[in-house]
Amino acid sequence: MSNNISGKKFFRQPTVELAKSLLGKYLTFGKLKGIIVETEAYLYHDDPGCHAGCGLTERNAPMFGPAGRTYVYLIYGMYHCLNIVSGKEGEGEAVLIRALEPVQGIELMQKRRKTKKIENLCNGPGKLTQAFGITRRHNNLSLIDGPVHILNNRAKPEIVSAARIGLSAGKELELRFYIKGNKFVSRIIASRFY
DNA sequence: CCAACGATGGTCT
DNA sequence: GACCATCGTTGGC
Repeated sequence: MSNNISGKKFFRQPTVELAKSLLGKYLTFGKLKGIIVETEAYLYHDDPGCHAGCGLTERNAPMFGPAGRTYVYLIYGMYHCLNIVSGKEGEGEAVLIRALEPVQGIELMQKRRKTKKIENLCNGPGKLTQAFGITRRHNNLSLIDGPVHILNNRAKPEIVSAARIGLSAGKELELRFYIKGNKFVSRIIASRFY
């Protein structure tokens, strides 16, 4: 028996729904495991912040493929970002995994991240790929058949939405989602909306 | 606590 | 040649 999310139906939810549904779920890679606590949605239509917005390129090609695969890219020449491809095939959409709460394999994460502090292991998109050892070699792999898995969890977290982080375009859209009060979220920015 | 800044290399124009 | 879906360090409070 496994609580691996089986079938592609889960990943075929609309991207924003998937971004929220992923919160509270487990992400595993080998013996490493964490709870997804922060995500961002990137949409094909009316989203200037999306990599796929300018059409198909060599880099963003996985985003245009079927939902339920990985899209890993290098950012700032040093860090990797892990996304889960979503949306319809032919329309480039994805969910960026921004932060995890470490659950298993913490010693290895500490070694790779060169810190003992649990809150600093996976509280950012570049940090969690470093802690997990995820690189572009893990780009465009199936989340059902491949090494990276999403596991079910009973938790029903309370979700906060906010503006996405680090963008020059599309930062006005509230497409960032995280678990309210969770201390492993990358950072908290006061909403512009009171 | 917080803001500023540099590292660093792939991707795209 | 410009632009990054980032992070760690530094230096100020």
